[in-house]
Amino acid sequence: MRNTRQREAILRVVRRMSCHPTADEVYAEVRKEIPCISLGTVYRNLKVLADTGEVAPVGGGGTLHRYDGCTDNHYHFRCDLCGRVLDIEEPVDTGLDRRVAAQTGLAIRCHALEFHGLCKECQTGERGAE
Amino acid sequence: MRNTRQREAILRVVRRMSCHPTADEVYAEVRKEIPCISLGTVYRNLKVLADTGEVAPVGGGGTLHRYDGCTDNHYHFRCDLCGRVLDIEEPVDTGLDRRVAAQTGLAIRCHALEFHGLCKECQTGERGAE
DNA sequence: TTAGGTGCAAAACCTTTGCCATCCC
DNA sequence: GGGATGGCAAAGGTTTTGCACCTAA
Repeated sequence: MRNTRQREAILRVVRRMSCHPTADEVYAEVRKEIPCISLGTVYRNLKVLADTGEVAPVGGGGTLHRYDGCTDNHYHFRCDLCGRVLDIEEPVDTGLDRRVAAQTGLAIRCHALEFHGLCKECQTGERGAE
Repeated sequence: MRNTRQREAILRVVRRMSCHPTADEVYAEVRKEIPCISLGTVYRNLKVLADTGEVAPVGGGGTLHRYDGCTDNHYHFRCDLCGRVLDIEEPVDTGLDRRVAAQTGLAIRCHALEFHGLCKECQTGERGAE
């Protein structure tokens, strides 16, 4: 894998943004640094970086794919109203994987847990939908 | 809400299919009964049925939206290779929601947990990708 | 030098929507 | 009858891809 200006900038941006950005949000941010970068390049590199484990795709709720610069296993919260994703500090229960694997015969690698509800801003009606 | 042939057939199909079908899979199945039904109708009704709680949207992994005829809260397993979704019988930990809500101040309504790994067929190399 | 990466634009894909005809209540 | 719903097709939004040019190693 070659190190290009574009790929480095994309990785740096995903790591810096704590909001679990979508491809489009990464694109907007990277353009501040490389104005002529193309959206296709952002998509291609997010996929490459996810494959090599340098960023983590955030599964779950929404239609848009989101990416996480923190590749440690941790849980997420997704606001049902504004769609934003937050990290949750609850410790990951790794015993659960082993227990369910033993029960089911499935080869379980990990699990993803996503809480749903309203974030603080949306509870007070400060923010609209995504 | 009016009961139409189409809506009844869609609900019946989602409940009967244990594979957590996508809109397209529901479409294919319903067409065996109502050949001239349109894909738009399937999408419209899946959304209506999800809003009224008669089917449950399955969040998580893939790009495609999947639906579950079983609206009880339960956990899922998604195969990383073939993409199929299976139900997991592990009891849902409802105390987790309360605990995290108390810690974070978020209004947590529920959580979704999805295990990842390889299903039995893909472990033995019987099946290709989705 | 050259395999891999970029930019651009078109294509592909899934989902939603507008419009008019149809059907349920 | 009248409003909700269906069929059809077009639009919409996101993601992928083909191709010619470029660039890091």
